[in-house]
Order: sequence, then structure tokens, then C-alpha cells
Amino acid sequence: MDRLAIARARLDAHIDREGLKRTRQRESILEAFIGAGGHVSVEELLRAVQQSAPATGAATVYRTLKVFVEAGIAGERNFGDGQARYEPILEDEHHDHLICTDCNTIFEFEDPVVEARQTEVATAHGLTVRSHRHEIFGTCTLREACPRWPKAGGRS
Amino acid sequence: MDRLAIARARLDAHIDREGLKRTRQRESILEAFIGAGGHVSVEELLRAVQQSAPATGAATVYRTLKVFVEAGIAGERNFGDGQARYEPILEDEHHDHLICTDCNTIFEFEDPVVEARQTEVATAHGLTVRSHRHEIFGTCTLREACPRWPKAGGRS
DNA sequence: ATGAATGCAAATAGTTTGCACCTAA
DNA sequence: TTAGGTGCAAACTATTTGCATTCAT
Repeated sequence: MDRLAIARARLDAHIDREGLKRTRQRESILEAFIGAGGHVSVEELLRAVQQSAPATGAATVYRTLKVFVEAGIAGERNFGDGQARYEPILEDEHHDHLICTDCNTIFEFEDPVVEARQTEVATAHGLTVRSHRHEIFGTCTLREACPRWPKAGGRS
Repeated sequence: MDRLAIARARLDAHIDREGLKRTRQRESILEAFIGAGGHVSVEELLRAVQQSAPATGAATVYRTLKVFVEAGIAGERNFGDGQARYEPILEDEHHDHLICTDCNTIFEFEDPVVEARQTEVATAHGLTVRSHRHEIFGTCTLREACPRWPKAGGRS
């Protein structure tokens, strides 16, 4: 079962659970969304969708992404550039980021201790964790450990 | 030297360095900003400033906050509620955030366990930690724990 | 004097919403 | 048939910008 199939299955479940409907737009948007990788803005996604379904309106993409988030397929990110970005959240592929500010390499990590501790902290404040964002910025101690050393492009 | 004095000193340095000017608005906004604590939205800050300087315009607050960020006095945060929030960054005071996505209340936290673990994770990847950003999103379990409850219900 | 800063209003940009029409179930 | 979905345009909201005026240096 590939990523698209996983997403589709989860969306189907959500659709049944909530009494929603299966439409060609939702299917097109889902395909474009999964195909896009990650960090897509609504504008980018709309452009992609319109390749296969030219009549699709922006409002539908906004509304559909909201459905995806509720279905647990998508996560919304705000990088402070004024527009929201979305990325697929399939399985439990959750990851945080370690960023080398010298060479811009981004490592992904997931630490059970941190995850568990987060829940404790949240609970202590009376909150139930829904999601989180955790980014650690640092510099490579060993240059060899830095795959892209010494060059590197790419924003996060 | 209290927080306001520290901020003022840093702003002064920035003003000299960049050839800017000292205006009553900048002073008023600085005072309101530092007095507000943290996580202020432009709207809130504007309201506060207008207590002492009623004629102040919103554009000035926006422009001034930008100056504060450049001066290293303020940090911009995006919690995904549609508006940017600013908080003072004096000394090396660091904290992370817990955000209730229902009522938008923001709690601050700093956890030694998480902090320590971060260092370990980074070291394991060959990085030296320089800074980090950690935000946990969740929902209030106990309504009473939510200062702003029941305002702003969950219809996003 | 002169260039930066301000206030206001108009302009943007991203996102949401009202509404008449369409369509899955 | 009937609630939900869609497209379009208008409405909103946060933020930016143009411009004439004011003010710091």
C-alpha cells in the first residue's frame, strides 16, 4: 500500500464516519497533495490540481485541505511567510528537525523521551496534545558528519 | 537595569547604528510592548499604546515592531491563528510554547528534561545546539484551565 | 534643511463565506 | 430526493504601502 493508498483509505474512513461525500475534486486534490511531497501552499496545490481538473476553484482547495486535516491526512504549518503550508501526515511518520545553521543540512529525528515528556508537560497544564513542532538549530561539530558540507542550499 | 532599560538601550544602539530617529511613538510602543509581557498581537499592542498616545496609528505599530525585531528586542511568532504575535527577547530568556488550538491560549514552559534530551539527540547527530523552537499544540482538557474559555470556539 | 517617521486611507494578500447550482448516495 | 459539495464573487482580516504632513537632528 503506497502513500496515496494509505491517504485514500484514511480519507474514506473519515468520509464514512462524518457522512461526507466522495467527489472528483477531493480525489484530484488528494492525488495532487500526496504527489506534491510536502510543504505545499494552497496556491501551489491549486495550480497542480488544475492541471488535471482546470475548473477547480480555490475555495474548494481550502475547504478540502481542512477536511484532510480533520481526516488526519494533512498537517498545517506556518513558517511565517504569510501563507499556510500543508504536508501529508501518513502512518505515524512524525518527525522533528535538527538543522545545521552552517551548512543548512536538515536531519530528522524522533525521540521517545522527548515525545513522552511533551505529553507530561501538556497534561500538567491541562492540555491534551494534538501535535507539535520541534526544531533544534545547531552547528556541525564534525564536518564529516555533515552530508552536504561545505556547500548547501535549501531553506527548510 | 530592568527589562525596559535593557530594551531601551538596545533600541538606542540600533537607532544610532542605522541612523534612525527617536520618536515619542517608538518610546510609547516600546513601553507598552515590554509592559505587555509577551505574545502580544499588533491589535492588542495598539490598544495598549493608545491609552497613553491615542493618536497612534496601526501602521506605526507594524513598522515599529519590525524595527524592534531588527534591533534584536522582539521576536515574531506564528501560532497559526492568523495573526503574528511578538514577544520581547531580552538577555537569554528562552521558553517554549503550549498552545490550545480551541481557545488560543498560550502557555509557556521550559522543561529541563526536554532541554537535556535535545542536547543528547543533537550530539548523537554530530551537532552542537545553538537554539531551538518547540511548540506543542493541543486542546484544553479542563475548561477551567482555559483563561479565555468559552470564547472563540473550535470552528476553524 | 532634510530625510526619516507618522497617520490616514487605499491597496494587497490570504482565507472565508453567501448563494445558486450541481451531484453523490 | 436531499444533504452535502462546488464555483464564483463578494466579504473579511491581517498587513503593507502611497502620500502629504510632521518632526528629529
